[in-house]
Amino acid sequence: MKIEDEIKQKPFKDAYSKAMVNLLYTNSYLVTGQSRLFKPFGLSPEQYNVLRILRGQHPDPITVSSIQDRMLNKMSNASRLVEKLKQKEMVQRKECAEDRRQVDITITAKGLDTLSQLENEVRKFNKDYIHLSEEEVDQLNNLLDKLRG
Amino acid sequence: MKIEDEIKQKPFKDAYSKAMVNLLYTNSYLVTGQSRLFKPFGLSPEQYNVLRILRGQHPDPITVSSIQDRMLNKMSNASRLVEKLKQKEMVQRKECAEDRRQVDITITAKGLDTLSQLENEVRKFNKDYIHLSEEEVDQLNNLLDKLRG
DNA sequence: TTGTAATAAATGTATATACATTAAATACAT
DNA sequence: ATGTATTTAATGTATATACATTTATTACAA
Repeated sequence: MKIEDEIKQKPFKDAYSKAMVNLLYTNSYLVTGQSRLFKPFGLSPEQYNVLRILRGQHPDPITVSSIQDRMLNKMSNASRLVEKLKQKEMVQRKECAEDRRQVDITITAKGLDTLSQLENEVRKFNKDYIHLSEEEVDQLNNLLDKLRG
Repeated sequence: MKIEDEIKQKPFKDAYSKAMVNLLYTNSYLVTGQSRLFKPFGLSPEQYNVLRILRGQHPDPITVSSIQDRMLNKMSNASRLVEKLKQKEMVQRKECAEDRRQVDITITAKGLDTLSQLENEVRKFNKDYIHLSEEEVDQLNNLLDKLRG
């Protein structure tokens, strides 16, 4: 449905303002779905994302600031998300020997197991929830990469 | 820049999973910019959005639940956002005569003035921050409308 | 070597999201 | 007319975002 109808608003003044609203609205649509998907596993979307980052390094550790760099939301707070995941025993924290300011984070077996349980479900969700053809989704990816400049 | 490079991650398993991450990441890029833009006016992005909804009805009032329907984030909490705007004297709240469960919200002169001060700046921001041609931004809007199914 | 700057992580505070629950008012069936 | 269900807004709680500040450690220049 056209975004103007979904949020019952008058036509936009220009296509850029429309795109801004359209992107924010679509994000909300996606995050709402993701939240429901992850909920049975006791994870929020951002916690899931941090786990994926850690799995990408496994079995190597990664510091808190490197996690922050790779997070989808640059203004988020890796430190507190890691703490939440530690409480769920999905990550380990260890002081870094070479630089004691840093903290090495590693995903645990429980974390890896949770991710693998979610894997197929997530892929199916992504495909089903994004109502675009293969060609269209490629187009969208290209436009988004360009958008950010 | 390609999303894989920005968040330093391995190639995605499929284009849909990439699009999911790409959309979330782009949203964060946009909201970060918007936050900075609105900050001098003491508004958050969602507060700005609620003000725009109210201006769309002005001089008629609109109920809290109608605001919720038109918000970008359906899971948000119109009641609390309205309370914040009332504290800034940008909206008025009045019990609805026909149905005393409902509350009629109207934008104030101060709210309208704030929006008009922001208007040109917002349009410029949207255009400058989205690095796409007119044609590309139309394409993006069409893809997003279709994506949500 | 000593002082200053820079960096890493944690913490504090305000705002917002996600979702459940409550309280008041209204709708509606019996 | 009365009781039950529904609707509207507000509130409670956990999580996350945005941004400033603090603490500890390291880097580096005078």
